[in-house]
Amino acid sequence: MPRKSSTTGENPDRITDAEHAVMEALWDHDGNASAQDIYDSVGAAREWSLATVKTLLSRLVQKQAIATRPDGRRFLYSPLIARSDYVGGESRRLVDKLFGGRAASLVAHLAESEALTMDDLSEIEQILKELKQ
Amino acid sequence: MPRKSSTTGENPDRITDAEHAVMEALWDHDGNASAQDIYDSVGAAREWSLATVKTLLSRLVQKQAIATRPDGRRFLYSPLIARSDYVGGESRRLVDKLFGGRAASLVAHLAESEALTMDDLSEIEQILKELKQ
DNA sequence: GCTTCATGTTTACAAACGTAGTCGATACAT
DNA sequence: ATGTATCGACTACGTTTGTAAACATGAAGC
Repeated sequence: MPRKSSTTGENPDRITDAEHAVMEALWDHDGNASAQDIYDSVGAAREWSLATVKTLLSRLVQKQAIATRPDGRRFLYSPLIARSDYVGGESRRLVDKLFGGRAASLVAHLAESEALTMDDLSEIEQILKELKQ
Repeated sequence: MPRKSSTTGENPDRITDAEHAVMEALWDHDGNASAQDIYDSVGAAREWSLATVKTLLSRLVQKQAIATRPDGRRFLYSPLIARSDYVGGESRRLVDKLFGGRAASLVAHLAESEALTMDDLSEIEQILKELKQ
């Protein structure tokens, strides 16, 4: 049974790891990239064939994560979701899944597990200072 | 092509979402849970059949994420990886994937996107203070 | 007008995943 | 001793993911 998207509704259809790499390239290209462009910037590095890149682009179109615009005989692809939205969503998922929705717990964990350098700590302190005015 | 693992290595064989739910239950049960126990604490809530829980447990054993110990006719299952290690690993993955490995960027993003309440901010500040002595 | 190349579409296929049924052995009740 | 409930092992099956080849079509060169 194909995952239905309810009545009017966008169901956000998860983006996979491979697809995400393509999204990153798209975000870099500022919404004006051909399949070949994507292949050049991410496919080659990952040792994907051009065909693979095309498949990933199609799937992203299906998932309504990107849009196509014709440009001669080819398409230009552009993201339909902002990177910061995506990043926010994924971060939230992680926080929900592993920290009971408490973002502060994540920060605490990063700090305790020494995933944060002294510089990180200072940087974060700075951010907090600004956030609190 | 099987995912190659570097040099000597156990490649840590990713734990899936469903499997993770089982791990959480195992961590809760302090290393002494039967399949039925896991079913009671997580399977039922998720509307999984007991068979599904058993399958997930088997796969976790294969992935060497949990160990079995016979207890009469049945098994008791216990985690082989500490929750904090798992959580740390997953967090790092996210930070690597979305924030170029800079954890501070994640915190910045959470702060800017208002995923953090004032209370969170204070709490984090407190944590930082302690961390820096 | 053909050949060739670039491009999106269709099809492929193995591995992983989510979900679960069936089977063979064994403990337990009677 | 025999039936029955229970347990782990094995099998199953549709979907998603990673990876890619085959194909159709139209443009562009000659």
